[in-house]
This record gives sequence, structure tokens and C-alpha cells, in this order.
Amino acid sequence: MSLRHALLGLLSQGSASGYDLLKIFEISLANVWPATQSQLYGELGRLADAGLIEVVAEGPRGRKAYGPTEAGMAELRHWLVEVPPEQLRRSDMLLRVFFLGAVGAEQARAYLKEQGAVATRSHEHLETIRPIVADDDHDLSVYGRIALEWGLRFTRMQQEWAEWAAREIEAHTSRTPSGTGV
Amino acid sequence: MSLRHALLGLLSQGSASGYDLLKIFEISLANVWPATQSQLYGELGRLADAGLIEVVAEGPRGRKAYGPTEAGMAELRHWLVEVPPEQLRRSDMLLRVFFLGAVGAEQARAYLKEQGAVATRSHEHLETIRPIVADDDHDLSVYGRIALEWGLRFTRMQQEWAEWAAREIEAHTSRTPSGTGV
DNA sequence: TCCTCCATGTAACAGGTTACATGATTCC
DNA sequence: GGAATCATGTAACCTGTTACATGGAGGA
Repeated sequence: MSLRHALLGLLSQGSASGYDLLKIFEISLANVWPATQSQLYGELGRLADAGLIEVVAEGPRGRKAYGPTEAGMAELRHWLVEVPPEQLRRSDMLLRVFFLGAVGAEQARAYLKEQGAVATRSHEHLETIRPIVADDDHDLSVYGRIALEWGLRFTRMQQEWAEWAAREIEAHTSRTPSGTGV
Repeated sequence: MSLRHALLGLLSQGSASGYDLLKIFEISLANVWPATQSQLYGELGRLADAGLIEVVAEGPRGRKAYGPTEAGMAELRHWLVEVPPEQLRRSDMLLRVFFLGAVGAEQARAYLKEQGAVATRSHEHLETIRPIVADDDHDLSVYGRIALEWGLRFTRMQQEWAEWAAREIEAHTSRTPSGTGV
């Protein structure tokens, strides 16, 4: 149920309409908690019904700008500090690693090298947005920077791991030259 | 649709019943691709209907052991090398970071330190299972070791990041002592 | 006028979780 | 005989995705 809290969090930083929020999701939250338009409007309705947000302004074309209520802010703070984050991560990238024995060392190495390259590209992309968040001292900037740093460290780790793994397979292959598995 | 491929992958390493597979999911795949019992039996039925697996043995209590068909193995290899892994990662741990401005520096630091501690515990847990996979040269062991190494590097990265982030907040707080945000 | 963008909503479907339901076998 | 374990299956519900549907407002 974290979409609910993502919305509360965004609205705590300033009121916005569903349309505004959708844009914010696309730019800044896309890598952390993607959401689609239909999901978003549905959840806004449910949040309003639950009294956690309310319409604070209406505009042209039926535009409704929402803001959090006191109950909504309380719920957000509760979630932030008292609800332990989910640990579960599904990774089909890693799932494949378990079964790489089904395709022979050459293809296994190619797979890992490709994953390393993907990580490198992601890392480079994140580097390009670093300067945008870098230069000020607001709260938003501090926490944005911390999240960005996570991405930078993660992509670097993944890149280094993939290269290490490709070398491991090479070493294993040279020890057992016949190549087991298929 | 990766549960399907997780099942094909496991069955490619030896035939098994739904019950067997469930146990394997609980132990070895739990951190990478969790699956519930009801999901599993449903998918086994669909895989059989699609001709990707077949019943290779029947046992007591209605036990049905499945093995992959040739079509199933082809599908597995196709998925392994030709279908690019999903990049999407939802992380409610990271989502919270974006909104930490809503709770004051003290609580924000406490949150990050807790996440660091969680990562440390996970890392220690993974270290305990390292010796189990370490000592042989089979394909399975090689790829199991590579996946484990990912976990070790990931948890270490997360731990270091959380500690760094907590220090960042401290530095920011001492620069702007009043404490902005709520 | 026509196109683009703003703006909201619904319906159908897929994947996943929890809970319910049932029964056979083995071991003590 | 009774408990634990093996073994499979179904139903209700929630979250998320894709696609469909509609219309107002502003600019060229």
C-alpha cells in the first residue's frame, strides 16, 4: 500500500492535482515507485474518501488540487518512522543467474557482461542528473541527494559485480574445459 | 511472467513435484523470486497445458513429479539469453527517503541508521551461508556463488550508504541548526 | 479551425497474497 | 490411534498494467 504514502509524501511538499502528480511520478519517482495514471486517480479518490487528503483548489477543465489533511500528515509520519520497509525484492536479472547453467559458459558470460553494461549506462545517466540536485542546501535537496547517491552506489556495485562474475565463469571454464551443462 | 521461468529453471535442474518446488522456493529462491503455494500449483497447471512441462512420475498421495519438455527447455534458454531483464525496482525503503523532510533531522537519522543495521544483519546472514556453497566446482555452485556474491555486495553497499547518509544529515543539520521542515 | 496539452475517469486483465479445504501417508 | 508431514487444489481479494473513453482550454 505504498502508492498511498507516495501520494501523501508528494502532497506534503505542496498541493497538486492528479495530473501534476502524474508528471512528478514520471520524472522524479519513476525509478523508485512507478505509478500509472489510472492507479493514481483511483488512489486519490480513496485517499479523499478516507479523509487523508482534501480538495484545496479547483481550476479549469475540472482540475482538482489536493492537499493533505492533518490526519494525512499524521499517517505519513507514522509510515515514515514506524512501519518497517519491505525487504522483498524480486529480481529477474538475478533469477536468471541461478539458471545460467542451462546455456553454456559463453552465453552466461555474455549475459553478465550485458548486465554490467546496462549498469554502467544507468550510472552514467544518474551522473548527468547529479549537478541538478547538487547545488543547494534545502531539505528536499539533501534527501534527493541521498536517494541519488543510493542509485550511484547501486549501479556501480552492479557493474563491478557483473565484471567479477564474468571473470569467475572464465576461471571456472578454464578449470573444467569440457563445459558441463548444455 | 517470471514465475513460469523460475519453475522451468528449477525443473531443468531435476524433476520435482509442486511440493518439492515449494520447498526450494522457500530456501533458495526466497530472496530473489518468492512464490506462494497457490501461485505455484496454478502455474504448474498452466505450464503443463502449454506443453512446456510434463508429468514424468507419479507417487503416493497424488504426487506428480514434473520435468521440462524440449519446448520448455527451449523457452527457458530463450528467456535466459534473449529477453532483457526488467529494470524496475520498487523500493519503499528508498521512497521514504524522499519524504524524510516531513519528520525532522533526528528521526530521519534514526531511520537511516536502522536501515544500515538491517543491511548489516542481512550481510551477516549471507556470510553464514557462504561456506555451504563455497566448496565445490559444479555449475550450480558457481552460479549460486555468483548470486550470493551479489547479495553480499548489495548489503554491504546499503550499509555503507546508510551510514554515509546519516552523516550527511548531521552535517546539514549543523549548518542549518534551526532545523527546517516539521 | 485544428492540434496539442490539460485533466479525469472506467473496464478488462494479469500477477500475487491470504485463507480455506481436503485427504493420504508415515512415524511414533 | 494420533500427530506431523506430504500433497494438491480453490476462492476472494488487492495491486498494478493496458487500453478505452471523454471533454475542456489554449495557441497557431
